[in-house]
Amino acid sequence: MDELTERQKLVLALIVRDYVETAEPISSGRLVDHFRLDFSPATARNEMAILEKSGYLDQPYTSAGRVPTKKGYRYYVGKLMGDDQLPLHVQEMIRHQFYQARHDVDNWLSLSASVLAQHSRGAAIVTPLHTEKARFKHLALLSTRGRQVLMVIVLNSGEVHQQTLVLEENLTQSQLTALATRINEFAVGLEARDLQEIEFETRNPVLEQIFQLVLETIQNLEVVATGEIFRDGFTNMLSEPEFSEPEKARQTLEIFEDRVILDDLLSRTVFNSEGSGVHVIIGGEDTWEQLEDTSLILASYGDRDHALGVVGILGPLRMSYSRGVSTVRFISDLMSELISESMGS
Amino acid sequence: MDELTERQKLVLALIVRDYVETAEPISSGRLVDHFRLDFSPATARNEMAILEKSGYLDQPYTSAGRVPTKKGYRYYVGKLMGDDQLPLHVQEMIRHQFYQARHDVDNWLSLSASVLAQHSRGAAIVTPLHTEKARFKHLALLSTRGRQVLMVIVLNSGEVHQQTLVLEENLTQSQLTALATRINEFAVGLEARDLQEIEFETRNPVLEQIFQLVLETIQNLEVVATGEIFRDGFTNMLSEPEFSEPEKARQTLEIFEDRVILDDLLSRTVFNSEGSGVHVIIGGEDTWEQLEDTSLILASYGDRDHALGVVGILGPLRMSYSRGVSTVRFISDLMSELISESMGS
DNA sequence: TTTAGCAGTCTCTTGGCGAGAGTGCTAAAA
DNA sequence: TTTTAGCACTCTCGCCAAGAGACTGCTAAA
Repeated sequence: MDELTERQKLVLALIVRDYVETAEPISSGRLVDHFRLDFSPATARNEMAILEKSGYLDQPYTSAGRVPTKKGYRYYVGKLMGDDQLPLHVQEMIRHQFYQARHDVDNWLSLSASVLAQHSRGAAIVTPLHTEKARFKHLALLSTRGRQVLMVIVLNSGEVHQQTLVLEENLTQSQLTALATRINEFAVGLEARDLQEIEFETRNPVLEQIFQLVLETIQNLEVVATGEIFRDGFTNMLSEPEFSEPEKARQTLEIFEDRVILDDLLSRTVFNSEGSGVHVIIGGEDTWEQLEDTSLILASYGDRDHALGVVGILGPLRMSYSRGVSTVRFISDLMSELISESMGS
Repeated sequence: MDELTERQKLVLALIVRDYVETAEPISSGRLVDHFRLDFSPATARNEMAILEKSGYLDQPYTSAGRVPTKKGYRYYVGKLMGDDQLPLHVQEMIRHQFYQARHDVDNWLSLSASVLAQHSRGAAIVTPLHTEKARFKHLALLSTRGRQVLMVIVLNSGEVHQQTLVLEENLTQSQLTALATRINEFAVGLEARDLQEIEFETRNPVLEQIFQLVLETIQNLEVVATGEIFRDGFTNMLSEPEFSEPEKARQTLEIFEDRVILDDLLSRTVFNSEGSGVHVIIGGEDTWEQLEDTSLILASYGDRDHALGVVGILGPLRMSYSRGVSTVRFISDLMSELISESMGS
């Protein structure tokens, strides 16, 4: 029953596109004029009236132009928007930036955030790699200063976790190396579950202390996402007219700053769904109230079998979905490619 | 000639305090009334007129109340504001939070940002530790996946730098350990300058590749500040009335987001001055145009001889300087204490 | 030196009015 | 049956004027 005629689809699509650009309600006159349509404003008005009745459009007040509703945006993103690619020369430019940069995952992440923000003109979010099942691969203990020791744990996903700890007594580097070797010998390839069950008896209290820490760390890695989330380009959002009311701006920035909300959001959408596509969340989709006025475009990156992360952007409802989707898709593909490349074959 | 009478100082101080709270121009009537002063509004008016002539106060328009100027704030911060401590129970609470948390510098940094933001009600900035003179202490090479190797460099300041690199050929962990040991043997305790001069000849190309990278990394560490800057609480600033004009808000956020500006600002003020006090920069102090409408409170932390970082907050001119200064001072002292403690003695 | 009294100045809010933009409806044209 | 022209109607927005309110600066008395 909600089937739209071809012309209705056209009208909806054009209104979305025009509104995204101008941020002003689109009138029937402007529509035919600007897009040189071969029907009259009156016809456009009729179609717009129908689209409004079906819930795709809305009127800010009795006699203003039309504005897309969330339903309108969703329809546009789902059925009307072509899946454009980023222009080739832009793709080349971005690739170039990544290959120029230091070959280092953390560095790529921060670059991703910056590139996403710049090209999508929204606020960018990039989370670090995160493994669901962590298998221990290697442990290193490095003396830094005094009784302070750097513990580096490598998981077989390639994920690395480091932490500084302070020991009870002062040990030399070679003693530390010996300790690490002992743990490495039996723990390699095991998951947290397996490690937990090992009856680890020794007369050396330091060894036990370290082993406990390794165990805790790996367990934590499975539950909590660690590492900083990379963010960039919130300035872009603030220059959009929808954030001229400071209250709206504050509310949106809150989402952007609050790690808890973000973690929940990312894990519930991207990680829980199969398929590696791009997810578009418009106005919170009636699930997240705080996102009433914002849209998100998210995609996961990484090697599905090993570690995953999320890249995405955040913008007003009135954002350029086509540009957003193509940018996010490109960056997520590029990151996956870079990572699997750097993992070797 | 700019000597103020005691009563003038009192009036100025009260106006600053009241304005900070209400964000509205303070009238003579309100002043006497609210603070139960033992002189009349007329007297207050006379004093205010003098303070205005000397440049400490300003009138938004001919017959409104008075507002402090930058000069007024500076005088207040320099001579009128007592150097309060954070209330003892708050100090305890914060200490508790830090001791509860994982004992890890990165973790403390992010906690500092969050605590600063929360207690100062401004936007917090925390930079990681940074050494001026880097001496090599220890190198570790850990195989992660395939030809991908994690290189961890420890400097004798305790600073740690890690980077992933991809080797030409596939090496086992024990081969990597052997390589690391060779480099460690002769490089320990040397600065970048010394390392550079070593004639390093070997038939092993991988060894040379790694040595080059170590060298480059240490050199970079001396010039560019590395590591993410921790930020928190920009939301606090957005709720201040001075940022109701979105243009102002955007401009300020730009400072907060732009690493280049921030780096310049921090290095030029904090690192270049002797003494470990708290620095208050009001309205850019005629040096930074972009900071026209914002104030910064900064302090360095760390062990002066080894590595330094900066903690600070950013707020509108009309910020609570006393609360800001006491919070920043407390956090910077706490961080210094924690770090030197964890370094052992 | 301080204070009461008062005239003067400027902002801010309110309401009214006209211009302009865009719609929905009706009736004619295709 | 579909499309279009014409037109009355509605609603916003900008502008202006008037009135209330808030403070001040000044003058003269305490």
